[in-house]
Amino acid sequence: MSQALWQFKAEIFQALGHPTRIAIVEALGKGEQSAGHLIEKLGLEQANASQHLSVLRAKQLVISRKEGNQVFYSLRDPVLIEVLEILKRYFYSHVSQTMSMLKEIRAEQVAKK
Amino acid sequence: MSQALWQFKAEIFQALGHPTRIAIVEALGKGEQSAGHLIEKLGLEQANASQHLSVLRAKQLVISRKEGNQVFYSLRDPVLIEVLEILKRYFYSHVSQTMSMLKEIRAEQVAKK
DNA sequence: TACGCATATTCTAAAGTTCGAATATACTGG
DNA sequence: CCAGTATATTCGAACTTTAGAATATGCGTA
Repeated sequence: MSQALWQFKAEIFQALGHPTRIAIVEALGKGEQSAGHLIEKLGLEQANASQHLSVLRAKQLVISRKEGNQVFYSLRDPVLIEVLEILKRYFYSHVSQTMSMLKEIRAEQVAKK
Repeated sequence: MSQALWQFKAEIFQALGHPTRIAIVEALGKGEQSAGHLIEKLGLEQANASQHLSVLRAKQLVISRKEGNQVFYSLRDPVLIEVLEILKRYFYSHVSQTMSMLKEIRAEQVAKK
């Protein structure tokens, strides 16, 4: 059984393993939003946003509801927000050690440009 | 700020986004273990295990301590176990909806062989 | 029906991840 | 110093993920 559970958990983490998808999930934590609204709020490319939403849908982290022209997304289970909150605390409780990591991340990003 | 925080969270989720690494973290939840012990317990290839441990180390989810010949690993913060526990509950509270997902995963794996 | 808007899908190239095999490092006991 | 054990790193091939461009679908309204 463990095997399946590991796989399941890994799939969820992987689905959350992209900054844009984190941003989407956090935005949805404040309530249901249309795809268009998310795109505007987060400044995303339409196609790209749609792809990320499709990942979240495939892993069933979000639910979509069609209303006329638009598609409204919401979190399937607010427990996700709980998890993100825990990580925020984790982040702050290790700030100093984390900072060097963030600096590295930024340095890499700059280096790429 | 959000940007960096999203990136940071995404990095952590990604580090957890592999079944083997989940298994390692869960094993470490029961206390410090040597690399060799983990390898044996989880039935991993030595090099593969070492690579996964290196990912966890890079994201600072685990701490390593050298003792003579061996390297002992432990979780940097037990909050990770808390997150995994939450996900276990999540898993069971959506079992029926999840089952079809797991079946698909297995079907894909079979299809690949 | 035809148009326009919102969203999804498909495609391609680039980048990143994974595995196992081979090799390297580093410590211990003889 | 040598051999043996424990762990890490490097390499290449297969696979996956990503972004953006182009295209498709689906709905509402004229």
